Amino acid sequence: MKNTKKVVVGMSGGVDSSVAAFLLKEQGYDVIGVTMQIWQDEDRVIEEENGGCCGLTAVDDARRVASDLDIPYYVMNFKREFKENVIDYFIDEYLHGRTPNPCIACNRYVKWESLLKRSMDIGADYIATGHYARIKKLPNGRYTLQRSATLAKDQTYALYNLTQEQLSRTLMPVGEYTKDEVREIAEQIKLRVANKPDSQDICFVPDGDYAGFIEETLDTKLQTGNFVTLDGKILGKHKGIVHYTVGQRKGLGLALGYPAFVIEIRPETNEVVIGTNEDSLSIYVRANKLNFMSIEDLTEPMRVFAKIRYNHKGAWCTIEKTGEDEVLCTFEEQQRAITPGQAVVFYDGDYVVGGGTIIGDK
RNA sequence: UGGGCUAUCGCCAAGCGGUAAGGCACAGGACUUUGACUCCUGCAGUCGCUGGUUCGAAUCCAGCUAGCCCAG
Repeated sequence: MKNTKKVVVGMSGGVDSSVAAFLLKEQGYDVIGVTMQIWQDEDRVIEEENGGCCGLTAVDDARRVASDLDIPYYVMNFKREFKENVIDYFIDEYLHGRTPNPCIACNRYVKWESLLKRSMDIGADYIATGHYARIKKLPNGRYTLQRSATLAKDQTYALYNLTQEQLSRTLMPVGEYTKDEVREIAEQIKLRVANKPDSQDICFVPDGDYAGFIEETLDTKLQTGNFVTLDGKILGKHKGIVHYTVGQRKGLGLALGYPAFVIEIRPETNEVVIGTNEDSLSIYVRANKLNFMSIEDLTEPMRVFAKIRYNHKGAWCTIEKTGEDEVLCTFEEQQRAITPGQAVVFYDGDYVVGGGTIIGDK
């Protein structure tokens, strides 16, 4: 009954991936622990209390967990891949007035594309992570993601971009459990990371000041511009478009008497359009860079449940192709802050149909 | 330099003799494997200045100062 398949587990040093490694070992896999070095500067030791997907204490914690679980452990350097696919993309998107989701890019290009390839190179059959999602093979032969047992922790949104090939070679053992159960398992097997807090914020911008990070990286001053109303009235000066995202309220410094939100960012004119919450509503979402999972392609309009941001509760809409690589989602109720650069992910029940990158609201 | 009006938190703004509403902005926290949103908490010992009336004034009176408007 022993399963001799070899699996590389991406270990961040956090609770989830540690438990994932444990569960796979229990299931009889030949488990290898790997931590991806993605942006950390080893020359600099920074105090960092958060764990999660890419925390700074990753290596130390992961190594100890691997040792406790008695599995081989390696650190792999993915800094170049991370810089090219995540950091450069992140900065470029902001400079173009869009709002990137670095986790999605990191997942597809670094955690999967690169890690999977190197894992294959060392003879692994699968890679595994501690994500809260389940991988299923459907009757139609396609692989897709199923929302995790705990909807509150579900991470399928950030994984919608995985390819069939990647899904077919991936295991996500914690997807069947709730966060509480995972912590319980961690405590039972006496993992020292059992109580590490969940990760949060952008991993490569620990202080949360992503605009400052962009400025520092580019080594240039960000160009200021005007805050304008929808009908062109100038309201004041902004600090540079990368400081803003559609739907943002805080940090504008505009005392208009009513809450003011960013409605649109215009990189061509360096303007940030300001309006009311009402102004940010729309039932349309256009997206491109599509990736489908449960279906091969969208051939006719389909009613799906869709999320337009990680923490969106989701809403019903009908999606239809409007081009080779473009889809129009028409929501049944207005959604706020349709944000170019963010992902829209479609669900059919618990299963991921596919998703794409938002380009606008029509 | 004739007349009129207004001066309350960074902005807007209640208050009309009884011991400083509210909104916006801002700050901190919660939430969160992205950016946001949202939620919670905080935010005028003082009402342009100086006197006066009153048991008691941001509220009434006088003078001063500043700004706005109409005349010149």
